[in-house]
Amino acid sequence: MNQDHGYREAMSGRDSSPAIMWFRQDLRLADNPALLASAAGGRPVVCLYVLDEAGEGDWPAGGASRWWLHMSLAALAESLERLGQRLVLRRGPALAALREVVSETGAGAVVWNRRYEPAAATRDARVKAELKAAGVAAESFNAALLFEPWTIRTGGGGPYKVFTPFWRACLGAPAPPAPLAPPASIAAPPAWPAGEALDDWRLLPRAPDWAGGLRRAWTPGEAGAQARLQRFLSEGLEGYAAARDRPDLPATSRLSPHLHFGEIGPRQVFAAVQALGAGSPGAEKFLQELGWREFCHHLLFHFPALPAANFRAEFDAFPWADDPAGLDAWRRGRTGYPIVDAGMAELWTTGWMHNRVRMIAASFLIKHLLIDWRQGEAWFWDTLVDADLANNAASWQWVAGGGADAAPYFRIFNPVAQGEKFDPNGTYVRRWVPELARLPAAWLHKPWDAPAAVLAGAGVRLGTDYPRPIVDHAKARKRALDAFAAMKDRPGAA
DNA sequence: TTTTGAGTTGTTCGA
DNA sequence: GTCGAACAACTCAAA
Repeated sequence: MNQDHGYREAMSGRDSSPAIMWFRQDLRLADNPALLASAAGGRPVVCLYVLDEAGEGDWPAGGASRWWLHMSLAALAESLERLGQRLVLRRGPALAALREVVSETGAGAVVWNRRYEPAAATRDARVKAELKAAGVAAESFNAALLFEPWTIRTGGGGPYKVFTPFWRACLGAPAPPAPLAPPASIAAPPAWPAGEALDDWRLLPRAPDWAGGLRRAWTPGEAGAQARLQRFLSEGLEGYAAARDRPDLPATSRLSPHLHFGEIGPRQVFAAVQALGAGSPGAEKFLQELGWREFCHHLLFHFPALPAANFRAEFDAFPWADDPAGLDAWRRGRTGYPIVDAGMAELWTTGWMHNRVRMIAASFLIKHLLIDWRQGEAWFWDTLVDADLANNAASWQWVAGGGADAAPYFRIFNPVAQGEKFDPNGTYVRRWVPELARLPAAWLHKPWDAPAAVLAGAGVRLGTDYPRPIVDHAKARKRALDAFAAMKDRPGAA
């Protein structure tokens, strides 16, 4: 732990009043610079989480995220209790809640780790200014990114819009500091401020409880994140470059929700991967995926309209279809294309979808159904446990073809070819579309082409047990290319 | 200022 | 089955 991230300077005063550690998307003890800063010098610490839904702007947490947040807060509270600490819960506008806790505890400082989404960053800037104006020390730190968005700039001084030069610049910049150890101890305050009960926040679904699949698939919390990392390092990293596109194999890290909630930090992942496999193809490829996460945050920070507006304004003229039935079929995994439906079922059941299948499913919504990418973005936001404003917005824009760095519009995934290539034995489809489980692999990705006897033998009645394709691939492809041509014919005609 | 090389992840068609 | 070309220019980033 050769770097201190500046926390000693920040908190070097001899003030013996409590410091408030304001937890947000950094729900961990290790590599948490704000937490170390709050506890420095044995200063008493009040650990606080504020549920500030209005502070998230247009993007309050979706259903799956709320489930994860509950589980993660419970895990963090337990970890803190083992240190003789508590996690105090409040809800409401963050500034008001912080002021109350400052007043109740006599705290002289508030510290937190930075967020970069437009609404949160704007709120945090105001919080910092108001606290300082009230005579309370306020300091923020970086726990969430390897390279903060303003530290990476092109030769011209602007932000990057293309991934490859961005990541090259990152790798040429000063290396991220080594991860910090968790605090050995955190002094308790003389008295605890009152807190709300986590259960009262109703973050968990009830009537119906649809979270059974999430509980089976995930272990939210810092320990769960570490276990996931260790397992990936031992079982996944070496073969990652080759197997990462295979949704039928357990080849990816599945760290995305843990990273989103800050149960593990990118510096910890970066250091562990480098220590194990520096220079190997698997490590390079995996670090590049961390790089994409960095790039998405870079884009959102510099282009705050990213979640709602086309990155390229000419896409404002795109003739999106109004197709509620198609959108509904896509959401429910009833498109008739097995790889798409399998992905949507995996998402609905586990709150997660393999990256390759996300691209296929997103491409299908946008290009086969011509439905506005923002509809897909909203559905993912509600259903993904790793829903992250930067990653979600940038990825949907990328698939839609609206970014400078995006897939060319004529690159339209063929869901049959993609399924056969990346789920060659049909294992993934069989798992998530059990109606088709007994169909031979040769027909699994195109059941409508299977001979009647094969379908009957597999117990599949098309149109009854499993839908026929809601669009014909070749026709849909042509329609999408025509729509793209139409958009280009009337530039700026929004 | 101009030039130049490059840009995550594909598909289809015809030889 | 395999291979190369066409698909479409356009913007970005750096020299």
